[in-house]
Amino acid sequence: MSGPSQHRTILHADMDAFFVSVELRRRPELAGQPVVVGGTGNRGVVAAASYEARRFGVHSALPSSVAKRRCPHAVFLPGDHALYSEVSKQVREIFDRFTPLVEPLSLDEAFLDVTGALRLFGDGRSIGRQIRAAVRDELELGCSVGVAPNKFLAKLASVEAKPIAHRDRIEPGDGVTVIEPGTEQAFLDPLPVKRLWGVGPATLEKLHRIGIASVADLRRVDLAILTTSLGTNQARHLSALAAGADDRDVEPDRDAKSIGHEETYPVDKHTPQEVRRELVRLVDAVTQRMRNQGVGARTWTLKVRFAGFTTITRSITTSDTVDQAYEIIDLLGPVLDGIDPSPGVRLLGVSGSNLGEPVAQLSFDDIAVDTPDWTATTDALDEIRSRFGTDAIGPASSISRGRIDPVRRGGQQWGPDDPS
DNA sequence: TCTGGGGTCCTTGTGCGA
DNA sequence: TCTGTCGCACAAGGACCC
Repeated sequence: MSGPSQHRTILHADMDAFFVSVELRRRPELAGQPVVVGGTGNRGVVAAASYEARRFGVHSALPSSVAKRRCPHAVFLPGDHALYSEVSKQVREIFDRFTPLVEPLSLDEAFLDVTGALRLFGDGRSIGRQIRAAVRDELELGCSVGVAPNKFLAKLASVEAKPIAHRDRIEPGDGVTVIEPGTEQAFLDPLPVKRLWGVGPATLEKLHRIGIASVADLRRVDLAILTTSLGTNQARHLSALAAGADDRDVEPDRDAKSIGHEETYPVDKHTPQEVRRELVRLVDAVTQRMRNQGVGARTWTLKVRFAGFTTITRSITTSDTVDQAYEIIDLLGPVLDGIDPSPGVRLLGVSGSNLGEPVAQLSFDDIAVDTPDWTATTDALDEIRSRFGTDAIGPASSISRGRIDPVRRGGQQWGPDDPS
């Protein structure tokens, strides 16, 4: 592990308008136009916007309905998660040429620790340029790179390297921004505190209340005052960031801590039968993913969002890991039965945490001779899906209009289509 | 303007055993 | 036996990230 005193060179590589840029490769006639990728239904959100669309105030996470109002002449495209995953792998292959220490943060960005690669490839700026050139030449995509002594600063630097969409023009970015050791404070001080990692709307409000607007303000404030407002952990965390300190390592192989699915419905569900059917679909999808990864979960959480957007979660922890759908339904079914769906259920989610190797459980029911062998049934189900696709087979309750209605992982990532 | 889906991490409250 | 408290695990929710 490299400590804070050891000098490191960290890169943050961030693709420019990634989903949109991938779409433009197959639809080059849209280049230069406002293009928005994301949920197309009224409950959808924007996943990515071209810089031309950003000029009209369209940005990621904006409700699609608002985006259509702000930029009615934009081309709206549904996302293609499978394609973006594929291209993301190709980008990753380019990163891997420079260092084995690559930590992906999402499909379109990653940290690279290139400290050990400097003698081979040149300094951080040079490596940043080489990566940009390879991504552009081989994949026809744009990418911005931040270079700094740690992850936090490298991430801030990559934002500075990006193009900026003004109301009347698009200002191209430098592509690579370097924060040299010794210049951290000069870079950080003028920035607004909301640029710090971990400062969202709630924390920003608290900071504003005690008169903190910039990183310089934060650096000067007494830690005790900050602790009173934010609590010990967050106060310490933000103080360190304001001083440019971040000793986290680049971790190439981080294990997932939870696996889950949630789905917002185009029309709210009001009956116990409807929500029960959705529970079965979600559990089926989550447990299949877990079995594919060879893990089970001890804690199972049910999430329900009602029509008014209030959200509740209910969780159950078992003594052993569980990865079989029928067991989770046995656990979460009664919990769901205790929740009244009549006001309207907008979203349902199921996730498992406390992951570990699945434990084969034997109960008295399993030993009884007339009990069906669910594990064998599940194995057969997984085998059929691996050969014929996820919608080849599914729970009887997930059949609608004569077809299996599987949970499409990433397929409706940015919200449901409008009801037909 | 009205809010997705995949996550991680933290805080607070509570129950329980030593 | 009763009471206080400490540590731990868990439940629920909130905040944040991309």
